Amino acid sequence: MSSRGNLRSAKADNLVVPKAAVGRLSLYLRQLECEQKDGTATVSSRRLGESLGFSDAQVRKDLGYFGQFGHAGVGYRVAELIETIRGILGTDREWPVALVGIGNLGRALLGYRGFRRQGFRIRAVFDLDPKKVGQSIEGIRVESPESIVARVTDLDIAFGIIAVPADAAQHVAERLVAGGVRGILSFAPVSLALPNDVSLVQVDLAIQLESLCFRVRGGRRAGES
Amino acid sequence: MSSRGNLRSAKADNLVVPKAAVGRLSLYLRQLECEQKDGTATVSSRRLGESLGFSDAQVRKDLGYFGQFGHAGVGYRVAELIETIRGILGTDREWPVALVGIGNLGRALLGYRGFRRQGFRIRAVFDLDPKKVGQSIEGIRVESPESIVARVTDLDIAFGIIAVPADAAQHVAERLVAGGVRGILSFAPVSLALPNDVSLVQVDLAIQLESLCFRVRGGRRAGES
DNA sequence: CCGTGTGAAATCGTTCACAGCC
DNA sequence: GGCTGTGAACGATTTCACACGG
Repeated sequence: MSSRGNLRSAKADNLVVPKAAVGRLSLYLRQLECEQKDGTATVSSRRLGESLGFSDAQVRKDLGYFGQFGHAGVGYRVAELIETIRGILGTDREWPVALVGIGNLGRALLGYRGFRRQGFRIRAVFDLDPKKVGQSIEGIRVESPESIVARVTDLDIAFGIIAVPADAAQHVAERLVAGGVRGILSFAPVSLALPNDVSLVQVDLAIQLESLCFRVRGGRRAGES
Repeated sequence: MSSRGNLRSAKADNLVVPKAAVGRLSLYLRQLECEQKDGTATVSSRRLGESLGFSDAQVRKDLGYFGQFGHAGVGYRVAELIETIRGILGTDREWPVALVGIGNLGRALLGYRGFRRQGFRIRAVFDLDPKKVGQSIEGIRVESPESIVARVTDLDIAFGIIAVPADAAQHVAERLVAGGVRGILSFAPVSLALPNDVSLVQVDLAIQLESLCFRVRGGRRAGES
């Protein structure tokens, strides 16, 4: 079925896109949106990369994984490339999201502008604490974990965000999966076992600080400080 | 040879430790702490890797970057390896941390248990909003950004966490650097320019969801949806 | 035996360099 | 002239496979 014409697209059809390249795509998008606000019509790979700390080759190669979007001698048209990247990432539409756990972190995520800006809407919120169930936060009623499966199914929710303590995370994850989510973003510091047709992104805040700590100390070996 | 900790191998002296290996070290530590709670005395590389989704070879290689901590035929002694990894990461002591931005996210970070558990203590909090300055949150007085440099210097703070809007982040980062921080953990969705003796870790929550979105859609090509 | 530590091989990702187009 | 798209070189990381130790 593979799309139009030439042999080149063989590469694009293969799913051999470095994982890191996808992350950079998001960064390009961010930067492009910024350029657009400044009224810039076109950018070169060099300029796009420079403002983010990447080489021009990196930018071209990354975009090259998905197709040919540039204009030789000109660069990339900002508006066009924004649309294209949104199409690639899938953020050219709205995605309903479920949030489980409405502690400090959950609340922060619920109010986080960045999600909404990229089309992610938190449509359902759950919490394990019966005292919180029934409350309304940011205009959304907190529901009991019992209803996860039904609600996620009903609302056709594709993504779940887990912001509960470590020991509840696996259980919550399973309910989300039973409800049909296709991906989970977890902030719980445990590794989750999921069916492999469900994607998982783990963000562990403490680990970020730990790497920083290691790097700052110059990668010292064990033993003493 | 391996019995007591701290010997460096020729390899450990080279600073050629894959960045990703350091992140995994934190994960090993997490898992080990968990095993310890369960009363396990020793683990094999295979078991340690299995529970985290890595191969046994990966585990051994990662640890091998820092020295020889295992016991042939036995595996790794849990308590011993925990201490060793803490020493490597530098989390065997307490680190004072500064937090800038006490919106929803900042508040969540301030209350986050995971930081404290690894020895990171938020000792100073700043916010750009004059209305918030002077308030006390979680027992810490919110200070004005003007005092960042002085306070960070005084308290000998090594790490700064940035949880302010994108347009303020660069400015805040510069003050933190002027105060002498050695590393910055930023949640602002902009790329920061820092002197290269200051380490930076960026966490962009929206980007995590975007990658998830991409992966879930099977890495579709651009063009149509 | 089981399990570590580690060179060597394989794989993956980035950078180079240049042909081709505007 | 400036700039993209892309094989090919390079460098980094992971996996393999096996010698050696308890």
